[in-house]
Amino acid sequence: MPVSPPIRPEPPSDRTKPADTRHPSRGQPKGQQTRAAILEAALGLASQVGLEGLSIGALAEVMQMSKSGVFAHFGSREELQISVIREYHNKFEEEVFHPAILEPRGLPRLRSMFERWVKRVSVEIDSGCIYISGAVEFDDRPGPVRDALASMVRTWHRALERAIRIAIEEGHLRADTDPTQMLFEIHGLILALHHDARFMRHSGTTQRAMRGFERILADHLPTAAASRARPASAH
Amino acid sequence: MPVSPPIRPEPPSDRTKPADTRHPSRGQPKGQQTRAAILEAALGLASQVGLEGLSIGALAEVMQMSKSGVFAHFGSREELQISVIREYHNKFEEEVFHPAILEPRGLPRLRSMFERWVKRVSVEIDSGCIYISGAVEFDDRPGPVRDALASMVRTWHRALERAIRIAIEEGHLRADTDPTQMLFEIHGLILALHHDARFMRHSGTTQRAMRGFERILADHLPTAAASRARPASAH
DNA sequence: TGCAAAATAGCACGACCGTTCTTTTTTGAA
DNA sequence: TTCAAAAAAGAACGGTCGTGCTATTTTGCA
Repeated sequence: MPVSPPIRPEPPSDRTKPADTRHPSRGQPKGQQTRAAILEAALGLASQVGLEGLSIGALAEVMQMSKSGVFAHFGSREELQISVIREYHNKFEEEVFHPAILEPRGLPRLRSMFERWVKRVSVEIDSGCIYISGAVEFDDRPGPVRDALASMVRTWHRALERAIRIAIEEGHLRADTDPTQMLFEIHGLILALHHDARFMRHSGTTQRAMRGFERILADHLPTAAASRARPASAH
Repeated sequence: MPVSPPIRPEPPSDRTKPADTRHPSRGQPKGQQTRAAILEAALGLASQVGLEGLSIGALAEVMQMSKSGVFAHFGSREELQISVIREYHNKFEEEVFHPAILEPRGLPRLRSMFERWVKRVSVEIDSGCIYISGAVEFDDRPGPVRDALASMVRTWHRALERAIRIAIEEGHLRADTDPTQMLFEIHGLILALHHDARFMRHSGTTQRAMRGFERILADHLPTAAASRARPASAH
């Protein structure tokens, strides 16, 4: 039977957002509406040039607005950057976390999370992963932007680790599985996928990430027979 | 009087570096000497603010020189960036590749490469990995800088893949091991290490990377039957 | 020690940056 | 239809950027 999600990743208290999943130009005042449009454009722009490379001037040109018009919606560049991060976080939750949480507890849910994560990082051409690029840009740059970024990455990682723990509880993974270690290795697959697909422009990286994931799972399956006799190239 | 070209960019085959491990202010003309010092500072600066964030003005201030004095050594910002990449590449070869290549063929060499790689990425606090940060910065930015970066990353990856193939030839790894796949997964461990250590500021990430590496190896060791004739120290 | 050549400094340029202030346009409810 | 409030534009500011150009200093051989 379908169980309701006992775990919740604590949505980051979205204030100032009155049900933003409505029809555009309907219900919300004009300001919020263009603000959302700006944020959309900013997200696309930031995924190309990075959060640090995101400039208000370029954003205004894309929006065909004046610089000050764009600026007024955020009050500062830093606030714009943080808003972009929040926007990406919402999209990520919507496309990766929320659908996956509907899957049955244990391996199915974990697998769904990973697969949607892979898709999010590799397939979406226009929108590179801001979690990954931001981590590199701000690893030596303290401040509110870094804090916001780290907080949301942490939230997602915690959700993933929880999924791993549930899989252990459900008996889908061996009891001696180290969830943090497994998360580390899975995250590595995503990062390698992002690197090889986006920077090296390799093809077939998605399958490589999937193969790596399956091998990690195989190593932690409960039955000794399944984990020892590795299916190798059984594709 | 070694090289004739003054400051002209485009010394692609400048293998003419006269043993740069000499005493400073000895042997090489003044220009090359300060150029090397600038490059050193630029490398440190770029590892903090990224290759894109590297500015000639900030570099001049660090060096206590005039902007134009620094500029004259490279002719353009782009050439400076490429020189920094080359400099990092040399350091990387010197500290990771060259010592590892002295190890015995097969697993010992592969393991040495990985361990030195780990050390290079995690331990060196002042100098973050430009291969990794550069890959993120330039994944959507075509041009000579991206080309130079990609070329050197490719060189290193090829060297690693060769080490894996040798380990297979030597019988240290199973014959059905997929070298590209293994490289992908190993690279993922390094990227996860870089992410967790530098951005998330986690501790114990080095051990996590090492554990992941050992698990990958364990999955590809020859079967028990074959490992009885294991050439651990033979050959 | 002299002196050309190399190395560095000084200065100015146009471009873009984030931000502030003022003015104009647009919005939406009375 | 009116009109105050919200939204957007416009202009200007000090700043940094990369990059030319011209002086000035330093270097290293004759």
